[in-house]
Amino acid sequence: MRNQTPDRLGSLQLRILKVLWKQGEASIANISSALGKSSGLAYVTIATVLRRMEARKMVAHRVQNRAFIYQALVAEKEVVQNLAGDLLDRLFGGSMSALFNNLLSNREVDASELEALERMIRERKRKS
Amino acid sequence: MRNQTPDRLGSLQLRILKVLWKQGEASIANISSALGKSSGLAYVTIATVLRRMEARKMVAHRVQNRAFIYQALVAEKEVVQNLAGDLLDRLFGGSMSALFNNLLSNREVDASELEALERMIRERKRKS
DNA sequence: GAAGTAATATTACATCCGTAATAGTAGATG
DNA sequence: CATCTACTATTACGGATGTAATATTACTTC
Repeated sequence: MRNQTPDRLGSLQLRILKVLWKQGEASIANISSALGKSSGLAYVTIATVLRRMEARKMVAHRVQNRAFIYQALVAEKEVVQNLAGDLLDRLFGGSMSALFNNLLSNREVDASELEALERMIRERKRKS
Repeated sequence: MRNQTPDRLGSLQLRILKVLWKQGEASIANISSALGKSSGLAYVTIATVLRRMEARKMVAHRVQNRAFIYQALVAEKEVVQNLAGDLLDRLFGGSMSALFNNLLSNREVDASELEALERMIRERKRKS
């Protein structure tokens, strides 16, 4: 896995990456069905996006029986961390409490989520 | 303020909106200096982006001494909520604890932030 | 009123993205 | 071998974005 994250990431690109992260490797057909027929995306659309992503070194492929099997070259954690951190900084000046305050004011969160959050915070406080 | 949020928002557009949200109203020159000369953006660049934003009803302007004074037509809270919620959904399946976990694993957070978070969570739990 | 100055308006351009139609190519099958 | 079939490659296209050069236009100031 490369240790680098792409600066920009389209929505479809992200959806594709998520499939690759989950499955490790996937053919275009695999990805297509993982995205669901409901996505309405043509097979060639996915192929096009994958080719572009490969040009940017976000994915790579090997050939198996004439078909391309793709794999992600960027680590999920890195990418996600970057996207989330970027938003945190650009929108909330890096303040997690501001981010959470905003999210809380808007959505309902179930109890177990709140518990999990609490645990994490306690854990974090303990460690510092 | 319109009660609608733009679906897409470029990074410069967001930076401009932040200035407008903070200042209420601002001329192009105002925005330009608020963004800092270090931004290296030409005056006309900002003007162009503002004109496009106006076409999308994200901002509006009035004229004062030949100069345009802009104001945001979209509410900060709405926009920010949408961007944050969108990312939460697309990246973490809507799970705040997952988002939080990711962010915590990556950045250092100071104690007061943790306190604030804890308070928010307690408050929320109390209300449900 | 000619020229400078400060604004906006028009036009331009490279990229990226989603989306795909169409073209090419190599195995499978009759 | 001719054709069908399953893939990949090439080309296309509209819209967004950042970025700005250039063109207009109108007010100021000799």
